[in-house]
Amino acid sequence: MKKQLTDRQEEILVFIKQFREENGYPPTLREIGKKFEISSTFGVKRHLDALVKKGYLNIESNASRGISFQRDTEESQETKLFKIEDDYGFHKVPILGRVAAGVPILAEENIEGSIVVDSSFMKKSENCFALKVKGDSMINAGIFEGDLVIVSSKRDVVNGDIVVALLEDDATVKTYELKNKMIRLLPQNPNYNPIEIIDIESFKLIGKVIGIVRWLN
Amino acid sequence: MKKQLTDRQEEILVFIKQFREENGYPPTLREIGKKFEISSTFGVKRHLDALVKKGYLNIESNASRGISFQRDTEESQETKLFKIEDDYGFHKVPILGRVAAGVPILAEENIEGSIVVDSSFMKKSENCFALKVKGDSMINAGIFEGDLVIVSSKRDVVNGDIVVALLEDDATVKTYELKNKMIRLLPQNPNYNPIEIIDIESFKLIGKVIGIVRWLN
DNA sequence: CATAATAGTGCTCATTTGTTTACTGCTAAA
DNA sequence: TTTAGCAGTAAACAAATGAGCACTATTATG
Repeated sequence: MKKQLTDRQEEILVFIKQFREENGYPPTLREIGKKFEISSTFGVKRHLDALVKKGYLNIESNASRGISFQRDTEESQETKLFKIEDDYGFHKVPILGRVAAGVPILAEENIEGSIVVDSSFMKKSENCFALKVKGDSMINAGIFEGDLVIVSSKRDVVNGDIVVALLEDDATVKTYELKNKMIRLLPQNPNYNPIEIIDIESFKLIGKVIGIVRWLN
Repeated sequence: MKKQLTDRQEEILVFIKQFREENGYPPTLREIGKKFEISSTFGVKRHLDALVKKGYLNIESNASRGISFQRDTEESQETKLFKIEDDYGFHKVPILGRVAAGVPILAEENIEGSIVVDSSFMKKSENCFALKVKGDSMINAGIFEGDLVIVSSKRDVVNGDIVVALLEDDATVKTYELKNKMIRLLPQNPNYNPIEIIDIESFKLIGKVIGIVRWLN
């Protein structure tokens, strides 16, 4: 975490940013001084030194206008990405490989890639992910082998929804049905049989399928 | 339109861009000269003057490192969007409403919105668009009413591909088949009959379906 | 009260940096 | 052959610029 700035230091930091934005190059000590009515370059320089020490700026010594901004922390890199995602209307959603019991779903090692999804389909806070479908048990619901299903774990699931559940260490896509305190996972393919779950406690629902993406060829 | 640059000028322009990117401030004449082994600052200065005259740079006289880039034209604003699209791996694809004969497909008035598509699926040069599917004639191909099909007009179409064609002033999604100099558009639903096109000349193929996106709820 | 951190003045000095002039050499077009 | 555009050297100069010192003043903290 970066250190707290004084009001004056904050003002100056903002000015440098703006100046660079407008002019394409950073200001000199005297240009900063002029703006804030600091007549001595030394006064300005000490502010800059403080900003360097506190982790905001880099200064190349003996170079004119040698001011640059310290690389953003990873946190604010992420903030930046979110901002771009908002502006351009998309979200990056990780594509998961196998989903094994025990390991956190979104663990680094499970992520095989990512796909971009239009933000009109989901909130950025939803923490969605994508799974590649194996098998043909859902063909009558228009979900084919190789399709990517977009999954959200933060939506209510009601009867008839398509969900992803963890069955014997493997993720499965099925239609969800809760009746008489029993959960049934219904395939949408007459060649398969429904799966009945009696022990509701042990049932591991991963999330609800909110979208499907298929790519041909 | 900006004027043509010489090789040398191009090199130098690129270097300035990179330098500014890396250091946060533009280079001095001597820093440019060092890079290109131009021992005289005057040699460098004349390159910069040329870049100013040709509309690429602005130079603040008597200011150190006073180099900035001329404001982008609208054309290069688009280039900028493309760059962001490249960096973040997506494309914006327009969603078309009705597709009527006569009117250019991508005419402003046809565009109902846009959707973001992962760039691993298409090249940016492909000029794709999306269409909302009406009817259920392709359910056995996993294409349902309301799905968005992503269409490219720049791909070769072979038998078995799913295409969008213009039939009687309306766009239709069907499987394509060319046999015995006759085109047949095959629905993927036993309740519908194939459409046979005898007059190949009059056949208006809009494009090939390269992807399908469905959103649930 | 002493101490440290912050903020600033006024000044000098050494470098850095852009500007300019005079001159050389190459190539393509008129 | 002349002219124009491009590319570069060498040198000198003035202005722009960062660095540093000595000194003052305010404010918060223990």
